Amino acid sequence: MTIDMDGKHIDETKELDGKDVRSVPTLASIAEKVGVSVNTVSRALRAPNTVRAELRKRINVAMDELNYVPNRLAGGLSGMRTDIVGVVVTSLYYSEFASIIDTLQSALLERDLQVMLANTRYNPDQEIKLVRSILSWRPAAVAIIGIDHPPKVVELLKASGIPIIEMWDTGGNVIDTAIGFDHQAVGAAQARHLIDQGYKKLAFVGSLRENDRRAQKRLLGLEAEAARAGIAAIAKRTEPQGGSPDLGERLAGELLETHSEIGAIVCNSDVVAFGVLRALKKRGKRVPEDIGVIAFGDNEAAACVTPSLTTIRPDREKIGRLTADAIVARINGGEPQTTVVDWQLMFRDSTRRKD
Amino acid sequence: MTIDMDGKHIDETKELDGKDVRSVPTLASIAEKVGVSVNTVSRALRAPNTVRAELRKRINVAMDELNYVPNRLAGGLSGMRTDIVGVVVTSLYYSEFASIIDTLQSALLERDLQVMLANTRYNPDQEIKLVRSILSWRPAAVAIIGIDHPPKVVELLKASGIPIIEMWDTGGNVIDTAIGFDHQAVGAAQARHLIDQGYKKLAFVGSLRENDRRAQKRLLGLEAEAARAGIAAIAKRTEPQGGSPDLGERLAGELLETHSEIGAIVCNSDVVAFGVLRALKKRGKRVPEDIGVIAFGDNEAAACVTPSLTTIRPDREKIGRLTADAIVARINGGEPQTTVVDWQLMFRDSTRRKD
DNA sequence: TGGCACAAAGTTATCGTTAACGCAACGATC
DNA sequence: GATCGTTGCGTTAACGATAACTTTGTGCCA
Repeated sequence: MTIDMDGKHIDETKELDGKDVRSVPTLASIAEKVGVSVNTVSRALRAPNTVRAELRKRINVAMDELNYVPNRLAGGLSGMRTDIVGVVVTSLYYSEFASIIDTLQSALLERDLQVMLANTRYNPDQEIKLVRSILSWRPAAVAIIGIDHPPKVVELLKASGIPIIEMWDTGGNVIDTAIGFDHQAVGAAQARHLIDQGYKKLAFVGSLRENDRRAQKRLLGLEAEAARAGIAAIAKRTEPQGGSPDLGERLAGELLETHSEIGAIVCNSDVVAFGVLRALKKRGKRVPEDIGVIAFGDNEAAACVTPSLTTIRPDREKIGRLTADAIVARINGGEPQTTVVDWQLMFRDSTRRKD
Repeated sequence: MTIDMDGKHIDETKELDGKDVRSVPTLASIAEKVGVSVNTVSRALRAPNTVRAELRKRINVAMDELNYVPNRLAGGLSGMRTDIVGVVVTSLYYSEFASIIDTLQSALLERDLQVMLANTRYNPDQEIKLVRSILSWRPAAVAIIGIDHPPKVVELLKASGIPIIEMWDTGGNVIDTAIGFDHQAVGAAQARHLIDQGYKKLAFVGSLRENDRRAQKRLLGLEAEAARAGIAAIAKRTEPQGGSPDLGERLAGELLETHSEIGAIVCNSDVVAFGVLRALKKRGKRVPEDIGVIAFGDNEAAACVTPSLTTIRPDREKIGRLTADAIVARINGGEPQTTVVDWQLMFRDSTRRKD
């Protein structure tokens, strides 16, 4: 190791013995290039006005030249906080939660928060694994679909000490903050609407997973409201697999074979209803005259099928936006609270009986 | 600070002066509780067979009791690698890429890789910002929609030195590995199909964003193939905003007012086509007899609208699965390669002329 | 001209984990 | 019984940033 006394070249041997000299630049690389300390470079990023304008400019140029990308592993570890928001959904197919994520992520982006996504696919073991995995990144907050989680998940989330926003459901034990709606009320509204339209014998069709508590609550609300109107028995045809038009078509077919007298069919989701409509058409059943169909979700195509589909429209964008707001508020010390978000019954042709 | 000479209690003041003593447990907490060194606890996690079974068990019990969640900021910083895969999409609405993400994330989960999601919404500045943000987490790989990116994005991704998988498109300059299909060929196939069905005057309708190169390529292919068949002029009605049934309905309406003689309408996406079908129905145009409609995407409802929609079905699940495979292969030292994935023309009623 | 405030930059400790290395205890080998 | 490889664990030094201090320089005022 040679030391040049004029101070220009102190030690260049490390340029030679390292195996991968041209590796990813660090704050130290920039500092060395500019000829300042590491901390000054760091300040030029985080607190620009504490660094002389001319020097700041040289630092920025150096960063740009070297294509410097900060290492947030180091930053997060040191600063004891990150800009990650964990988002846990139960499904991604068929727009169910896609637009929530879309709104949420872009609202968070404005606050420089980064989404880390996990999809449990309604599997509780995977939910535990994924929540643990997300927490291991020390996120600033976690947003998660539903308020019914495996006990371990609740324990982990509570122990994490960060804001937890539960989306899409309300009316139960909440960990911290919840933004959603009452699914039993949705089921009740479906029943009442059908009864108001004069439909008598109700049926329920769709995917009903063991761990989809929201779907179960809607069915519960449906049955309770039907019972109140004197309708005791509801024909049900469900399967644990994910909803799709094909599933709806098959289940509706099976239902019609076993139950000759059906007034209206409640579908767990719009995509299932699409298949149900197709099944009914094939069998010559007129909708809404012979059989009414109502669903849940308000898929983008719900108003475009024939007949157009009466369904429940949850305000997904509002949930996404309010969740982003709640995350920011909670991070800044706001109080936890539960917000109930509106939904609408979209009254369309599939239940519009021409009496 | 008192020092107890028998060695049992060296320093317990930190239990008293810290403000938040019962904070998140670390490896050190576990180590202290069990009475071993930090490294032994770390080994019990990463290389269990290097730790005595009995001791390992005690460590695991302690971890469970304290609800220990590893800090991967520290782990990643120290180990110089993470299990994060950055996923950059251009849109999340309307299932366009949701099922790719769904498949990709669950395939990655099996390899204990964690998805960090970003949605550019077709905004190049946001793409730069998001890519930089994702890279700052030092991901193991990045999967990104498209092969046409702002130069800065390409530069950043190349400089990162990690595997980059470009999805959904092929046939251009690829950074590293690409898995997709040729969009010009899709456009050509749409044109050929319509011409084969006897449609003469073609029109194009939909959302056409400045930065959606794929859509532009499809239109290019469409025009080239039409020209080859002697069809020079194609009536176009596009807008830069996102596609939706309402947009399709409006644009189709405007198109019909300005162009009286239209044979078939090519829609940029299925959701736009849903609105186009509605517009045509309202104006008494019969599909497919008077006007044919073909689209792109094969939305879940495409087979359920009336008439059922002829469209292009890209194999999203295959792209998701192959992308996961490619990521793992590239991480393990595999060679970059470009894979072309099949797509199908779903011939349905909206172009089935009963000649 | 000395003292003092303030701006601008450097020093040092720290975050929680992993990796490289060290070392003791033990059984196998010649 | 000296040597050696293994097993099982502890020590120490990174990793790349941030934050709390400390130091140095500069202008202003009495």
